[in-house]
Amino acid sequence: MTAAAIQARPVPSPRPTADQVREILIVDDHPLMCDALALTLKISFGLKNVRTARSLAAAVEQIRAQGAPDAVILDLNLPDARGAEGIVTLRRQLPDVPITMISADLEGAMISAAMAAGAQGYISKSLSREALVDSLRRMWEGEHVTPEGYCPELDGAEDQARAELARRFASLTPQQMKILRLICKGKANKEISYELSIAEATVKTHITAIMSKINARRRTQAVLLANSIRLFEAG
Amino acid sequence: MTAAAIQARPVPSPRPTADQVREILIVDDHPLMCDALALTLKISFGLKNVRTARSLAAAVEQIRAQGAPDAVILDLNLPDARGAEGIVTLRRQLPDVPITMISADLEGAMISAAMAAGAQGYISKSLSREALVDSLRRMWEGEHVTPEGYCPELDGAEDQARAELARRFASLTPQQMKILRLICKGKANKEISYELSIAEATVKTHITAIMSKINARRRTQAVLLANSIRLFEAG
DNA sequence: CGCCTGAATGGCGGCTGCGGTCATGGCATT
DNA sequence: AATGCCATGACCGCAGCCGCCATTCAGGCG
Repeated sequence: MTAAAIQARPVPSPRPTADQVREILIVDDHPLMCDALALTLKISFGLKNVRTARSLAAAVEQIRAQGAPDAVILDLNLPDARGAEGIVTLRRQLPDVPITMISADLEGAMISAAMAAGAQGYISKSLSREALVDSLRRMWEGEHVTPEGYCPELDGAEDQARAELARRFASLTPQQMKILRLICKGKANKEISYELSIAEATVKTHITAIMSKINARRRTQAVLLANSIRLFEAG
Repeated sequence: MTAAAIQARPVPSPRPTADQVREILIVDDHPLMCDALALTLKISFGLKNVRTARSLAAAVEQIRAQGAPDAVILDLNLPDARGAEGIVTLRRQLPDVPITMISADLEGAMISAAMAAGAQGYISKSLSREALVDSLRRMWEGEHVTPEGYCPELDGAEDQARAELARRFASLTPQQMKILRLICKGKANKEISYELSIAEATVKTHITAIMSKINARRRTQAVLLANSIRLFEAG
């Protein structure tokens, strides 16, 4: 559940409400996305003052010149600020303004980094207008909003799985490794037996052992697993 | 047939010009991006008929129901078609319609894959409106347009082989494509038959047809070939 | 030291079932 | 009528699992 992802952070400044958001700043280097967001916000929230900036530097400068907006929507990938850097920078200038991250990338680690850096929420560019508007309203009322599938504990799980997988591959004997390499080149057992000058039956037993070690059932799965950790580059 | 890979592709249909593009189809699952693109096209080209679809399946269905558009703009990452699959599928239905890929990802290999699969061009979501409009106009006049930094010779002759390969994949029927996708996920024939609610025997014949078309003998080779042109990106 | 033992690796053939080919037929579009 | 796509069952070879054997190396023990 996305709700209560981060419970009741004690906001020291006056608690904002969606009604109090009158001026907003969109920081995005995609002109089209910028326009689309601005248009949607104008229509859905009746906002008149939608400012835009195409880079982090431009945003900082604009805030100094024109003052602080009531909310910020920040693209994750800016030409001069990839990742969480944008949040950190803007929060220095605007400690009490909710900053919403928006990105096409839903990778868990990225979301975690953004939230940890102090974002009010993280939304996907793939959201429907309704869901987007709803998410923004909730954020502007103080809620921390993260995408559906996001589970903070899941973060390093992928890396862990990869490390575990690499460990399994490391347990292969030299002969097994040779055979696996040939499998990953699309060779048949008979071809492998010829190349290694052993009987086909022997190849099969090795393959059975390999499968068991890397936890695969079909040889195609073995190929996929090997490729997933780039075991044999090129080929 | 294999020669003359890309350059001077003898388009049998009337050579298109930007003026002749009256109806366009945008395939993108990002509602905001969809709107923004549609709006930009209406303004810049004076187009009235801008159709949209939020998935590859929806696009295919819409084309059958409403007829072929004069041009297509296709997002690289759709919920039901990551990678080059979208181009391949649409080119089956619309062999003479220019298909423009649009993506935030500018990785060279991805661009190569898209172009090899028969895209008319590849543009970044980060482009300014002016550059975007210009790129589209050039594409609709027959030019193959790729992003600035992209250097096709980087791959050299491999590109030709890829184009040929992509053409072979393009000849797969929808059902065959479904089955190939499942093969590339490591599924067994029996599992595939269950997921598609058909007999295992049917799966096998489809696979035989696939193998024949893409010139593979073993199913592992089919997986490798599909991965080599990034047919199904990630699982 | 010699001997046994046990674990690890490489190697073999048989059996079952899946993978891949073939011939065939239904159904739609042309 | 012809073509293309989908579906099916029968047939055959290979893929994958089993039990078994040979060689090597490390250690325990009379």
